[in-house]
Amino acid sequence: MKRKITLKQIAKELDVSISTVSKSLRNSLEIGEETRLKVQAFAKFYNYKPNNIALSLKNRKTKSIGIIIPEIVHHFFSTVINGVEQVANEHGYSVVICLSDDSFDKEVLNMEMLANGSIDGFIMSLSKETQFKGDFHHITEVINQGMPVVMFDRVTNDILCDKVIIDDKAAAYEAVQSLIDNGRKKIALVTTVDYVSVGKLRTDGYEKALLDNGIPFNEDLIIKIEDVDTCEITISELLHARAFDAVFAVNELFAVTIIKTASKMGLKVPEDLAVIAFTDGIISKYSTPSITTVSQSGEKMGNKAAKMLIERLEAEHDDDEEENENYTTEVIETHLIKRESTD
Amino acid sequence: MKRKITLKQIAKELDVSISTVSKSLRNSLEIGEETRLKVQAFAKFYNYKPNNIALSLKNRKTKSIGIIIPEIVHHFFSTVINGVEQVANEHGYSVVICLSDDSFDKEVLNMEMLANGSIDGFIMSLSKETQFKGDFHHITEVINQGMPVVMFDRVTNDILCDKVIIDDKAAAYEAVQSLIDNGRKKIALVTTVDYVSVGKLRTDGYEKALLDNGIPFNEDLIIKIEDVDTCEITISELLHARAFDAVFAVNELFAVTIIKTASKMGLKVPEDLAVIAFTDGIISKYSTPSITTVSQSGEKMGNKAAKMLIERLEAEHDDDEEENENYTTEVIETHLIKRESTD
DNA sequence: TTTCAACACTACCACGTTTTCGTAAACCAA
DNA sequence: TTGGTTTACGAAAACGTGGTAGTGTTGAAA
Repeated sequence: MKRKITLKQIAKELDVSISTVSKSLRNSLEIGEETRLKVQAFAKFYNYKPNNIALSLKNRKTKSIGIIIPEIVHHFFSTVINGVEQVANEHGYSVVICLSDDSFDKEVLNMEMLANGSIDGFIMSLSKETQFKGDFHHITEVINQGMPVVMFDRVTNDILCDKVIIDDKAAAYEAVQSLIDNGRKKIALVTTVDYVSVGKLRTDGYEKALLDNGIPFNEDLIIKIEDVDTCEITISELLHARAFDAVFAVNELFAVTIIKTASKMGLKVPEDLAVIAFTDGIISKYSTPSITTVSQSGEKMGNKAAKMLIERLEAEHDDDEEENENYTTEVIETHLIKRESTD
Repeated sequence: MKRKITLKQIAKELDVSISTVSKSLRNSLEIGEETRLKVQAFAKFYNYKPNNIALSLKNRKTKSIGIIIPEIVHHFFSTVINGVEQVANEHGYSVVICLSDDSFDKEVLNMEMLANGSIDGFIMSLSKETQFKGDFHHITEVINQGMPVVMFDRVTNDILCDKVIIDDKAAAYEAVQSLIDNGRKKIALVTTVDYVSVGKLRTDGYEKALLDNGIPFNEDLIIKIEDVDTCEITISELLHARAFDAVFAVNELFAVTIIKTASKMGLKVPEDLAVIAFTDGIISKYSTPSITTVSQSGEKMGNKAAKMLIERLEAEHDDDEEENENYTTEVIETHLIKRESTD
């Protein structure tokens, strides 16, 4: 059990000063070649690596970025992390992850914990509870301390910062339009409760597509689901009544549940019921029938978010506090992936 | 943009020494009540929080643990992270994640990066390439530096450390036995290439179950798949030949592909073909028919791994270097989740 | 002999904490 | 007054770096 070697130990061993060792390793010309090579050889032999913590303290930057997301066991969020990690790694950053579990308190706690020197900047997606409460003081605070924040997917207009989103409204519009193009008239929207920002936007797109096509907007065809488990009952009732011939589901879990329910009732997908889901995940791909989805590339969002954050971090290097806070909101394009659940 | 306040700034502002401030905040009795309260009030007002980096440097512990896994967009691994995060958070640790992308080099790089002071200990699952090469020097090195490592799922006997695994052999045995109990005679095994440790063990369990039931072990029924995309062709050929009436697939991706292929050919699952998969993920649950799986609770593994690691970290607190390295290997129980793909 | 530069290295500070040790002032007893 | 004990605080070291600013020696040019 040999602890990691430090500059001090090398200095002592070679009987030179710490600064000499430091400079030798950074190939400073101040140090004579003989000493320099001796030190380098010694350091290499003992596999010297500068201590990250000490560097962080000294440089006031940790070279790591914090991610705060509602949950990780979720295809979309894991792809985002993947995307962030790729870019972060390329730039020598590591990634610290905290989960809010969709709880406001955990989100605040985790942010405070990380903001205290552990990371250089945040990439985050708001928890449901935070969106519901509309309380963003923890984020404002972090930003006020000069720590850059990039929000993605679940964002809010109440905070000024860089953002990466998809055009939820336009994407929903496109999906619904494609259903209409296929001759569907009674299109249901299966969505979540309203306070989740994206849910609202997708509803807007749905409504607009209907109206633009002269189809009356029927409140009864909007099914708001808080818990997936209760979904099945509601759906089957409506299906029995043959209230709709197509569904636009706001996520793939809803979509697959609907398909299963319909199949049990002897309805055929897509003949009797066409289904499109938001968020392209594995379920859609491997479900039977496979589900047409509006792709939402988490990886691209992660890439972009990381790029924006790192750019801001490196720019800050000019410590003259220029404060040119020209925040941008990046919109990631989506497209429809047609599969078996639509014709 | 007010930077975070430091002890030094508080000291200057209140015209006392840094030590006085530090002690006041820790409620030391050395400091008179008046001063103490004054400092505390001031600190509270400016929302003082000790800087984590400085604390880490001083205490030589970072209160964060590193996770290295092959990939994150994978249900099993995300559940493990989830499990680790829960326990870590409870104990005031944060979680740093690095992805190896199943690459040896990235695994080494990431470990070196984190080992340099950024974290107190590792939780990891080996990359395919590492298992293939059998080169574990980076892990040995980290352990020699006195940094505890807990390995899970993809482990190796070449490294002495705490481990969390499932009894792959027994679990596979159980699955195959249940197929046999249902009257299946020609059971195929769809698995990965051999160097992935778990693949080998599952094959062993499969073989043993067959032999114990007097069923001849037929090499032709073992289908090794390196790439999921080529899977379909191989499978369909064998299905045409009606070479088997049941399949034990080593992961759910293989299983769902097999079911889809069979369905296309007009075969019914489970009547014509029973399917069991390893690893309980979302695909199995939402596939049609849903797939019987051997559950492998990633969350429990993560919980356990985190507990083991943290226990070791806190125990090390007694710096008398006792070195009682009684490493243990924890086995997480599995059980069969019966669904529609078997009768 | 003086002056100057090059050389080869060391001292010191800062980063933000915690902690050990020290000490001045006040109080008390003798 | 002396000696001792509190009380209340401060100085400084330590954790591991890296950069700036010296410092002392040597040799050579003036």
